[in-house]
Amino acid sequence: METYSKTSEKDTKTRIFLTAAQLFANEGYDRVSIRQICEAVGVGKPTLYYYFKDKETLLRELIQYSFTLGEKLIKKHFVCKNNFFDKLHGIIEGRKAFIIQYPTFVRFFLMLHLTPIPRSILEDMGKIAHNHYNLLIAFLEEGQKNGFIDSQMDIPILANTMVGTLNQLFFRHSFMNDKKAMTEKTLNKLFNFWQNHLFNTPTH
Amino acid sequence: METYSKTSEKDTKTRIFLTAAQLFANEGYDRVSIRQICEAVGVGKPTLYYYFKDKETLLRELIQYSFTLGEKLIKKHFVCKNNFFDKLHGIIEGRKAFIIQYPTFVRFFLMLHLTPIPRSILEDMGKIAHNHYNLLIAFLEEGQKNGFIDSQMDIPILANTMVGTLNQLFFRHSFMNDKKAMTEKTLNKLFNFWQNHLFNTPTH
Amino acid sequence: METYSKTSEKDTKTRIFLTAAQLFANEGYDRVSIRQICEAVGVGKPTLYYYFKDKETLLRELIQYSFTLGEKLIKKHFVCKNNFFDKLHGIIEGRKAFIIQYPTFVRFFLMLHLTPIPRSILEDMGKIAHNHYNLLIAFLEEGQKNGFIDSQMDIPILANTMVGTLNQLFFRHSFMNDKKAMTEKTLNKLFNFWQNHLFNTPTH
Amino acid sequence: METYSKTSEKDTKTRIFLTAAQLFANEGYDRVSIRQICEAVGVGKPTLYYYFKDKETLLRELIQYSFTLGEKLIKKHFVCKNNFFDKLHGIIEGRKAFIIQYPTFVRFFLMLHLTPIPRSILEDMGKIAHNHYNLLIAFLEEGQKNGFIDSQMDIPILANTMVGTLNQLFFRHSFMNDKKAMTEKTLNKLFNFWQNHLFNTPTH
DNA sequence: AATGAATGAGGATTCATTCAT
DNA sequence: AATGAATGAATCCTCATTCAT
Repeated sequence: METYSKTSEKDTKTRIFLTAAQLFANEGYDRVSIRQICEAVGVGKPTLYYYFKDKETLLRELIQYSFTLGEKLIKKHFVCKNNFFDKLHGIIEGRKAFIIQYPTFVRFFLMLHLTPIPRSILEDMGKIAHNHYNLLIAFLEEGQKNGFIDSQMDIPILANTMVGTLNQLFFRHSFMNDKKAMTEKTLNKLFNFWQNHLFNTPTH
Repeated sequence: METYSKTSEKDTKTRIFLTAAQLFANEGYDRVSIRQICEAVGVGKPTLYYYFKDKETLLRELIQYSFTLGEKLIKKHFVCKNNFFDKLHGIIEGRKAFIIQYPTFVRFFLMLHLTPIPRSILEDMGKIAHNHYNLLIAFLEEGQKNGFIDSQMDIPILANTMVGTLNQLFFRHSFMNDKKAMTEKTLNKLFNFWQNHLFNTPTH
Repeated sequence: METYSKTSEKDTKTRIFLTAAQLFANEGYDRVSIRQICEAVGVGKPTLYYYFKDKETLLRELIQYSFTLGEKLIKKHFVCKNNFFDKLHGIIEGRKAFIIQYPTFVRFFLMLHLTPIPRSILEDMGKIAHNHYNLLIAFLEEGQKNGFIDSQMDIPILANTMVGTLNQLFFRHSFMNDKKAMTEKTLNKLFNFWQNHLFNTPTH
Repeated sequence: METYSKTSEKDTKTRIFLTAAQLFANEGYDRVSIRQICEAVGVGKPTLYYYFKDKETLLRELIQYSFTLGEKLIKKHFVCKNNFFDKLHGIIEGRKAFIIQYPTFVRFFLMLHLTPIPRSILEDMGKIAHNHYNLLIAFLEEGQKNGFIDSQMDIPILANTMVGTLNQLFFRHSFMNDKKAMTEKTLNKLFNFWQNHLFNTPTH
């Protein structure tokens, strides 16, 4: 459930914020006009400009917010886990949680990659994405050391395989309307696939 | 190599066509104005409207064209091959070829997925994508029958893994400016990864 | 006397409204561009669109307004009178008053009949015109009962004769620049003509 | 019957000519574009410009043509008649004939009055209309001398009454879709109305 | 904290017209 | 006698943004 569905009573800024997210996600940044946002929120345009310097700033804050949401889930489902396979599972669980909890931000997030946004934002996003990638690489290398992964296996390729597959399923779910793509069942199959073909279950 | 960079002498329609592709790919459909296209081509606005009823029609034709390009490469690198591993390799090669030959259309193609375009176009695209997916599934099932793939392996998951990984590398290459992501070397590693961990090399 | 010639200090909406009426009346709906109206008023285009959704909406409101003006005069000069000949005279007086008080709207009004306007507006206009016609028919039938009109006289023909003649004079005045067509003198002649040849002055 | 319905085989110029008349009549001069005319005729734009210098010239020739048609009917139904009441009847008959024979030009003709057309054309039209008016006045004065009209009757008012009534019925027929307005029956009633209330049938 | 009114720049599209052929 | 291709100027309308209140 989206958090903000219960927040229609919240302060105006939040309402603008979340309404904009929804509209951007559904129609694309360029297609959504300030007027549209204001009408959806039920305020005048100057009100929006009171809270956000411009349309771009609104986007910027939205991006930052969406990253925060993602970080939290990564922490909860991946960082906090101790066991290798729990972490592995957490990678999938984290994605699922994001999709279920913040469907709007999922679309919004994807939209970002093809919307021409200021280079500085893009770079910030790149850095964060790089951090996540490094986190995964480190996790996998550690796992390789500990025998969970074949010693000849190419770690970067493995990482891209994992992330790519998750993104692919997610894409099918969100953009190709393939509702089976992100079900519990499919994700379990994916986890099994990983366990059986990409990772070793070391016998102690 | 892009064909059209040296084609400023080609007929006007083609010039408009390819210029629009480039602009759409780089800035997004909505961000590119008719004026911009016309200026880039060096013609007046009515000239564009002489050839294309609409901005949308221009997009439509561009989409159809880009699909045609893709089909050709699939034919050349996948459909025409007879051997299982040649076909497997062709999947990777086809992608690479597309990226190298039509870099503009690659971005253009991706852009499509997040630009709000008429439902009818989207549906056409969906159908084609579905066909490609089915083609891959059929190929993998055939391979499984013939022992190239573990009998317990989940074919849809495998298909999504393959496509997803390729898309991921391609995404890194195109959108995250990771130039290593689509090199010969990386793609060879990927092919090896597939051969070693996802497929069997049956001993005759 | 037109009210709005001295009203350049009035609020913007009214100024747009009346300026548009004048321009439409003189040049025809299609020939007047939004830019033209805005320049004449001295505001930017978005200001006009702030008050009127559309060029068509502007026309719509103008039409409604002009009808309101007409209704008021009909009330004053015709409906409110009690005596048969006062009412008869009021038909002429009402027209004259309209022409004198709202010359702009007179032309505007005529323009409407030949400008292609949305069917819905046309139908509204048709209904009102029909009401007026029926009002006149009822008045004449009542008069016939009371002996003011020959019992063999065809009422619809009489009605069309009266309305047609007034329109004709009005047309000569407005479009053929025949300034004598609507003078006090001519209209008195018309009233005498009616009294002498179309109606009876019953002897009590 | 419209003359040009059987002329689809005629030369291109005539086809352009008559198609334009129809379009102008139905949609108004300003609303009809050169492209529209050319498409309707099935020729390219330069072809139209080969025959007509401009859009305005096309209009000019159309106007002249429509006047020619009118003149012919006036001659046939009014000028050629010798008897007073035949001429009187001819005024009505001429109108009817025009409406029946050239319905397109009827609308076209009306359209002219409210379309902003070059002053020179307007003046030409005014002169012709004035001639017709004078013709009528002369006819009525002659009739008054000969006792067909009350000696006190105001001739200009009578003329306007007659023309106005005819126009009114015609207007109802053409623009208010009142199909009864120009039927044989109604026009007979009108003629009777004139005979009984506006004219004398002198006893010799 | 919010609004009604205004703006300049620019959006897509169509106009009447003309060139070379 | 007719065409395909092109043009400059205009069309209606919407954009993001800001003023005074």
